[in-house]
Amino acid sequence: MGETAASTTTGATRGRPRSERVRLAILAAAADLLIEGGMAAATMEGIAARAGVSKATIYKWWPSRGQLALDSFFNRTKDSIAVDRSLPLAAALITQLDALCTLFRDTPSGALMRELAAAAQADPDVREALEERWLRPRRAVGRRLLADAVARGELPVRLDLEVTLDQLYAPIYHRLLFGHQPLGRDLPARLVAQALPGLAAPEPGPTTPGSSPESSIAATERG
Amino acid sequence: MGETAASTTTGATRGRPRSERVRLAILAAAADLLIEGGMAAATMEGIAARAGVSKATIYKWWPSRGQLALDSFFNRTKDSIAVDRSLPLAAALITQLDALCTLFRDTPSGALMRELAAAAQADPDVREALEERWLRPRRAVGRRLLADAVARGELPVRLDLEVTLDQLYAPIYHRLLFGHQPLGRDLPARLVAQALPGLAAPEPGPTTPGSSPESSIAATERG
Amino acid sequence: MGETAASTTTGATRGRPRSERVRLAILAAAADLLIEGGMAAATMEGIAARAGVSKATIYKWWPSRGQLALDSFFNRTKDSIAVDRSLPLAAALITQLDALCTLFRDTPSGALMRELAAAAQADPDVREALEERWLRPRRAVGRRLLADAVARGELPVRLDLEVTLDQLYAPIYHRLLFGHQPLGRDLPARLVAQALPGLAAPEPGPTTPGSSPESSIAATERG
Amino acid sequence: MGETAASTTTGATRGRPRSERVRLAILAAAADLLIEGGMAAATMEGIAARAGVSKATIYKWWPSRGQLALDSFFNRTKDSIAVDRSLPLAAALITQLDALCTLFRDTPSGALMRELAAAAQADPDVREALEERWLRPRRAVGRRLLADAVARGELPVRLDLEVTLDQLYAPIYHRLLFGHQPLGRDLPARLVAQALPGLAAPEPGPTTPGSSPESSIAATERG
DNA sequence: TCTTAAACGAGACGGTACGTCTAGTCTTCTA
DNA sequence: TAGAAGACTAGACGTACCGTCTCGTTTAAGA
Repeated sequence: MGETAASTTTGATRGRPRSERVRLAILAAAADLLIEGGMAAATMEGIAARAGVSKATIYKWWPSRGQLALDSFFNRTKDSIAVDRSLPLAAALITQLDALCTLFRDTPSGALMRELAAAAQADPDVREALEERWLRPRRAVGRRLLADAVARGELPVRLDLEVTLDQLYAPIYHRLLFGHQPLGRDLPARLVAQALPGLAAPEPGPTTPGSSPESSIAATERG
Repeated sequence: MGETAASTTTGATRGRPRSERVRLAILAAAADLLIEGGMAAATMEGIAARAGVSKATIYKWWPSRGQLALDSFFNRTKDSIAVDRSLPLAAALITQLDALCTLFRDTPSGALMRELAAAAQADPDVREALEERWLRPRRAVGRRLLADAVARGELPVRLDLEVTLDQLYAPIYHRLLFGHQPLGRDLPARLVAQALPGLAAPEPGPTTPGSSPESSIAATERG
Repeated sequence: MGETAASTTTGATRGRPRSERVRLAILAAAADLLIEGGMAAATMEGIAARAGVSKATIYKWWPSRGQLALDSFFNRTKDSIAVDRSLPLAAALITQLDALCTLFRDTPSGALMRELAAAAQADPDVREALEERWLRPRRAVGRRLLADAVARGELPVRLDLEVTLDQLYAPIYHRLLFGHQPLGRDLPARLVAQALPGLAAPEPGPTTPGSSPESSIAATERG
Repeated sequence: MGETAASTTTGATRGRPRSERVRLAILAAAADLLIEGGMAAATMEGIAARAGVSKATIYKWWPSRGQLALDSFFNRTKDSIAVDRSLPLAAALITQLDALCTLFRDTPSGALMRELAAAAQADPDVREALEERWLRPRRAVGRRLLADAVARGELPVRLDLEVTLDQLYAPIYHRLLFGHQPLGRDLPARLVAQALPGLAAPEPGPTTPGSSPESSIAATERG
């Protein structure tokens, strides 16, 4: 990956140094094309043309289209995963889940993530990078919040941590990828309420409560 | 889609009738290649060659590779979604989830589903067909089980149905697609136990209990 | 080679037949580009574009650029090598040599032959085809004329046939390729007169005598 | 051209002087690659790599690959063109022609000359340099020998000098380039005997007489 | 000794063309 | 009419060189 390779080149730069301008142009062009037309539109030739760059330069720094897509996604998505640990557990969780939902719903990152998830099915390197650089850090935040709450006695000791994390995050990706249900604004709060019923359902953080309350048993199948 | 197209050809077939042998050969070849090497290996030319069939014949009956992959998946996967409604709720749910997990873990259908999910991100028709013909029927079964339980008073009236369904099914797809956690044999039981804590955690149905109990709070990050 | 391949396909043509229109368009485009800018300009991509044809189609029928150049040369150059055997020997020889000189001097075939000779140095198949399909038939005509004359007693029995043939033909190619001397109109007559001095130097056939008489001992180094 | 450029740099050499080691390494690498695989193998990058030299250094001193090939040819080929003018005419001519034949037949210079001749068709500078630095000096020697003989009355006054020179030299290049006949050891003597029949055919100089006498009318087409 | 300017190695870069591959379409013959 | 065979267009693939460029380093003449 470009960034990794660049960082490993410690000192002793022999030859013409790598152009940062070029690197950014490639990442930007890739992201643009991915958003506009998905993987099908983001051909290496198209990216090279749009970035005003030679194809060979791209291949020199990225081994595959998937890896490039990955890098362009991370370059675009400045999504902070830091969480205010002074917040009550429910609010902290909802805040993080809402950031994810909003990112996927209201920015091009949703489309990018869909393409990346698709690319990950064909390219093990992409899958691994996606897990390590995207999924794992976010799960780590959630895991820490839950573990702290268990330690404080707010959650039962027998809590199934990994499964709970899946039940909080997976529905968001599931809806993004399959579209069987919308990524509604109230989804984060409902996910937390359903997964951790012992907690009082508090202020839903940044969500606008009451908007499109698809909730409760009345909700039926879409379509 | 092949099956649909065939069924609409009601009567009065003039000319040479469509060869069922050819249709099955195409579906089989597509499924084989998909399993062996994923979408990348399942080229139209490869499928035609393996099936001993002309490319034009394939294009005549299937509009795209994704659609063909979809058909070949359904042709392969004889996955009953019927559920014994006399079973206790938890057992019924676990049985269904376990069938899904086992299908993805122990048969080529897991690989096929990964490819289909990827294809769905690029082709709206595939996404829609996947939702309608695969996801929706399975969710309908689960929804019916939950609604019955609510009606019987086993579950609270305020149960968030759609979110609960996501929390039962989504983790399975999430783990299949991103591989951050294994599709363990105890996963269905844990999903149900965590999502519906009010229920007694009963015999886990067909799962072998106690095998690799990654469960409870002790479980930490993989890798 | 295209023509060869086409002719071997005797009967039983299954599938779509090869398009003659396409074949000719490719040969014409190749010849045009070769004449305009030589081998450097006659790229496969350029030929395909100019012919309105896909690159794959070209590669299907011609194994290399050299082979294609060769075919396009033969397609362009309808140069009859038949000779009127009732003519006196000197006239017959001069007629043939003059046809070659004129072809190289006054038509694009001269430029084409230069490119082909160059290509032959890199591609043994081109060299062989050039020898068999171009050089050999022409030498065969000259050899027959000389052998007949020997049989009639017009030429000495000890005549060194192959060397004489080289001395008649080689200077023309030498001047074409290296340009150290022009391909003058009187060159054929002078070649014959010098190589076969026993013959009376008769009417020089189609040449215009007296034009640019670079001849005799007075001629000195060019430039 | 390298040597020319170096010699024109008269005095006042400020800065680091040009490295002779580098110049020779480049010429050697170019010649090696040309001999091994022709122009196709002698890429600028390959030459630079083999010579342990930067591409920019090559481009600094040679304008094109053809020019470099030319220089490397002259650097390799230490072919004396001096002739013992005390020898009889036929012997002197044969000696010179035999040197050329032997050079082309028994040393890598034959392969180099083929590549150069090919390069000359595409690059006018190469063609001109080849003519001036290689062909012209050799023809000048032959011309001087013939002119002397005419002055001494050994050859007729009406001798067509330029055509005779072509008939002596051209067949050698013709056979080298097109391979329709071998560059036999007896070729020089036969060329002289056929082109200048008035002379007594003397000792063939350095040739081994009697070896493979492909000569006289019995010789027929090869292959 | 120090300065200075060119030579040089390394290698990034925009290009162009390569030869291959697959997607789809079209054309002809056969069953 | 279905289907096989296969010619064809379109265009992306990943590679190889091209010739140019920007660096940092080296080398010897001149100050």
